[in-house]
Amino acid sequence: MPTHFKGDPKTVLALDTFIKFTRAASALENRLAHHNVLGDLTMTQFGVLETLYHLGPLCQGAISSKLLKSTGNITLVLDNLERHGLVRRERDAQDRRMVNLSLTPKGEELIARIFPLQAAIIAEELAVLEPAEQELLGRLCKKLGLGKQADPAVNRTLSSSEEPH
Amino acid sequence: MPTHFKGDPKTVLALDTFIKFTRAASALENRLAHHNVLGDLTMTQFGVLETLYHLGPLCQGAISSKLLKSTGNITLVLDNLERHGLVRRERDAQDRRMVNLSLTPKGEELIARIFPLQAAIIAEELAVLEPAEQELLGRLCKKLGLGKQADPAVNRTLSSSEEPH
DNA sequence: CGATATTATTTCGATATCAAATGATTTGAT
DNA sequence: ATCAAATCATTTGATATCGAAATAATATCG
Repeated sequence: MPTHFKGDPKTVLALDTFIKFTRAASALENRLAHHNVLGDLTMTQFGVLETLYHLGPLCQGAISSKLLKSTGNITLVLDNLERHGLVRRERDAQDRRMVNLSLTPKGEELIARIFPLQAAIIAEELAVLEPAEQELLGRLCKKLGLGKQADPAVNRTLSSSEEPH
Repeated sequence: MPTHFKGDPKTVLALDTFIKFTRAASALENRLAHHNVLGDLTMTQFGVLETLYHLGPLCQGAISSKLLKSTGNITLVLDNLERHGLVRRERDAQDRRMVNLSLTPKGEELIARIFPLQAAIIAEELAVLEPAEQELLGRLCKKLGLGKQADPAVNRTLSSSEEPH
């Protein structure tokens, strides 16, 4: 038994599933981090660069909701990316509340170089599952991720989102 | 298409699956956090209490590997738990390098009270999947979590592990 | 037009997280 | 018995992360 919980079978099954799900996420994340493809980039920094690379310039709020991170967090992550000269911030001329984000040439060069490497490593890690199993896992995760809401969200990048958070 | 990556179909499928998987993990984590059952406890603090509750006293290294967190991190998390009087640290008399951890009465009372609540919420969130789907998801996640290694690890608690990290 | 509401970002304080370095202790091998 | 290597925990420094509160700009409505 993967859990010590004594309760109704529905809850036991749910806990069991949850444990395996959560642990797989941690293990996979750790393994990806150890492949060292990202160099000094953190996962979130990579996510920001990747999102800008694939979707073009965006404002901070958009990045925040796509990555499911707080706006305060994104501010800090962007500070660090900007400090390293990978991202540019510019106040929007029309709506001066917004800050438009874009990749610098250096940032674009970097993400163009490492994204395919990261993709290859992800493919390698996922290869323990057959294509049909991957498809199935994707379908179950999508359902689980959306939860008890109908509104269908469309995912567009390696870490994009339209979901509420 | 959920990804903008142009490459061989294997990689595209893997990326697509990875996105859904990762996003489901984030979304679920966020939703659980918003249920507010844990009060002031963080997820990791809850994990520590829950592990001690179900497995009994352990040393820090054991907690660290069960939760897939660094020992440095666990040191800090335990500092905070100890400060709140939920956990006790005692140098092992036999091997004085180790620190044995146990729940205080206050800690035990707390985890005994909130664990069932958290379990119920998890069950509620997982309920978007049929029992058979949950079972399937669990099996796929287990395979993915173990990765390209043979050594079968046994999961015992809500967040336990014997895996390398 | 002006008060109010909404939206976007930043700041702040607390906690988490890792990797690397350090300190303490034990074990093993000579 | 001693010294080298391994093990366990802590510290340190950098980054992440959240939520709440503060700030700033814009939009809306009466």
